[in-house]
Amino acid sequence: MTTSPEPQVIAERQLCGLVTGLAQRIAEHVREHAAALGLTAAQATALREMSGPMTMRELAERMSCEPSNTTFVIDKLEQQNLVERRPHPTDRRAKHLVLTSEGAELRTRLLERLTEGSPLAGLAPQDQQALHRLLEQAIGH
Amino acid sequence: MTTSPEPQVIAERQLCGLVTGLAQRIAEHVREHAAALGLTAAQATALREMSGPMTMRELAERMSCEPSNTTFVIDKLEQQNLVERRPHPTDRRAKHLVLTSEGAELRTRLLERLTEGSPLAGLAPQDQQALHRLLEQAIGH
DNA sequence: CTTGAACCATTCAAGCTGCAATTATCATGA
DNA sequence: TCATGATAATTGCAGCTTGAATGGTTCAAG
Repeated sequence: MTTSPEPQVIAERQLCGLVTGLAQRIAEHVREHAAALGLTAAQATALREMSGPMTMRELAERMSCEPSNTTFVIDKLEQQNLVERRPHPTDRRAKHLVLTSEGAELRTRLLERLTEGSPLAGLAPQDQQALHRLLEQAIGH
Repeated sequence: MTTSPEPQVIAERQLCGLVTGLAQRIAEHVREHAAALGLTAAQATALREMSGPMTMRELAERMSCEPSNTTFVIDKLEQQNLVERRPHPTDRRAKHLVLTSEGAELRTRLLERLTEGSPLAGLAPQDQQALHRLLEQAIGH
């Protein structure tokens, strides 16, 4: 009936499971610290990526999600007075996203928190470096 | 003002980005092959994990999601006559999930597809092995 | 037998996400 | 100038996911 899968195939499946497992742990880490600051994970990710003024599309690329998604998330952040949508200086189509002083202050607190107890703490620096190389190669630099 | 982050911190952030990036690529791979079979990614994951009869909770653990989520996903699969909810032989609280013949046939086709063009094909077997070790260590054996 | 704690599945509300269609604006070339 | 195609953001819709109740069931202690 079903041909039993080759060892190589099984190994790849396990590997996929490990990668997604670690990714879930990282996401959980973000979620916890975000919740402690009254943010959802998506809102925290947006805040984290807002290192300076940018457009909606630029933020979407940094968050690797659809622009329509950032519309939703920025709506929430704007309701909390953390972000402002201003007209873009040179392109009337675009919005210029700017952190309010409150938003900037919350962002620094978030970044501080996110560096604490990293999900990768179980790895020695040299192992992290090795992991970095392998992941880059897997993705295709 | 803001103390500039240490190199070690920056390295960990990059690493997190790489892990989630690869995880997204894996998810995309599943999504594509699922769509080709008329399934959503979540439905495909459920089907993939159903290697035999199991309860809702067991499936939730395999999919690493909440039980309420599997209720939703199994609803969809049941509507397509791919899965049946039967009473559990020994525990009247639980449901016994069983693939229909149609579901079993689709599952084998899905597994075949998922092994094609793995997102980890960019890595030599020995590198995959190294990655495996590092990920296990990062997660904590 | 009865009680109470633990457990299974489900429901519901809220939020996340992607895709397609829409509107406004930009930029290019005839 | 003006038409045409590309781009920025938004809206609507459908599906995914979680977390907190809820109702039925099991199990062990009394």
